Amino acid sequence: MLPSVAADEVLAQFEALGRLRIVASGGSIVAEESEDTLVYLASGAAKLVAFASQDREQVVAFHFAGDLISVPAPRAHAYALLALRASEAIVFPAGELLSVAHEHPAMMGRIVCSAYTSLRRSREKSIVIGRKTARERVACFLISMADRIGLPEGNRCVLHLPMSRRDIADSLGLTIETISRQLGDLRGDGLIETAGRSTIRLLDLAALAACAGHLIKQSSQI
Amino acid sequence: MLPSVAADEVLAQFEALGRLRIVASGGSIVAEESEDTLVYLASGAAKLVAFASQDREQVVAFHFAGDLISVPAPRAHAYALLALRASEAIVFPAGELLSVAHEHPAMMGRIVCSAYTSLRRSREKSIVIGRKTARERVACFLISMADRIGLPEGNRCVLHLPMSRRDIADSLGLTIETISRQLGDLRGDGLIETAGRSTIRLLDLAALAACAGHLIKQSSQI
DNA sequence: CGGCTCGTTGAGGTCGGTCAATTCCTGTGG
DNA sequence: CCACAGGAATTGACCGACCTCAACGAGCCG
Repeated sequence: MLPSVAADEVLAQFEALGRLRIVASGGSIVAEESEDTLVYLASGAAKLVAFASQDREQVVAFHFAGDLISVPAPRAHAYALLALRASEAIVFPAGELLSVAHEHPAMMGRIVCSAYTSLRRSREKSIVIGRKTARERVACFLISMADRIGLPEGNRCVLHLPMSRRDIADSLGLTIETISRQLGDLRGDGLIETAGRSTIRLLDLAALAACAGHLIKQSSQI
Repeated sequence: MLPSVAADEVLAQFEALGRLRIVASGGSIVAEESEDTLVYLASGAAKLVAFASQDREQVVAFHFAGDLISVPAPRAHAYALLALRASEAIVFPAGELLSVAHEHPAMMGRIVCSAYTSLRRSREKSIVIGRKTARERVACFLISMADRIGLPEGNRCVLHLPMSRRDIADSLGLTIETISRQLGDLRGDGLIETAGRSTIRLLDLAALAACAGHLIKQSSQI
């Protein structure tokens, strides 16, 4: 269940630190901890949310199976990690996990790597929320999801999104109505198709990247 | 110059990896690297900026002396680390520094710690940019700066900001005019005083925190 | 002291938010 | 398998916070 970077006895050492959480869709994996927490998401999908006030919540990050997630203890704002679908996770007190990981370079390497990945994504989110239009934000979101959970289909890509329009809105700093309108526009422009509530087919990744305002890469499509 | 967590010969090993950069105010510490970069900012102050397009830039983070800064290689967007005042920095290729740090737990610990601190700040920025009004954003910014570079003065706090109004605006996802107006309003409400371009005196940290929409903490003032 | 950038202030415009009504899924139970 | 209920998503009309554009004034450097 843990990443296979450690021998069995070491693995047991780590598992002794964590508590297993099996959570239904919509349930809370971590909330209101008094200490920073690290969560290994073994299966499922989750959103890390923060509360700007009682009725304004910001989705700070989406996470999927295999991700190592840092959930901060409340400081200026309170955080919670909520399951978007049925999920299995192992929850660790950050301090204890880090002090044990000190003895195990491979584990530490993985922790650092996941921290920098989260940092890079969080910064990208700042750019998107801070300086992009609604259409650009939605395009960025779609491309990011394609990169993480997209199923290739020829030169196209199919998304089965575990999150609702509200989650997307709360992630992009917009409203559900705006998300809906932008998806409608993208559909009207022939860039995407939608089927049901959670399936979106990306028809032209290059055009989508252009409309997201991404740097032009000659060969890759993320 | 490097954090004193390593013995002398180890320190030499690290310094061999990095290149020293002495940069004037406004100069570029790191830009357009093809590889992820880690920067130890020995003195001065800097902004990490990303370009949403040619004329839209987002300040992703502010950094001060002692900070260890991760500068991503360009992917969807390009990044640059720019000096806000005369600065001294050591620039490392991230991969090499990490592989050497694998052998030195104390160094690795410091790297992880700085990564999580940056991650936490970046997430707070997402909350602020995504779900707060102009006034709340400015209040959050002032409190954050008070925490990092504020000089206590009784129960007040004085800030000497190294960044311009434009930098603040580009950090908060606003315009310079809005920053100026909000600071004017805060001054009118008796929460701050301003002197010259870069000095701001915070007169009532609790009221400022309330107006930033932060969780109420009984004893601390961040 | 002069020049010039940076910051402030004002007037008007716009993108996305708000409120409200309608339609569409989806999962539940017959 | 189909009908139904209830929430989710879409669509439309209007509004407002912040942006844009423009002019003015203040602070900093030579």
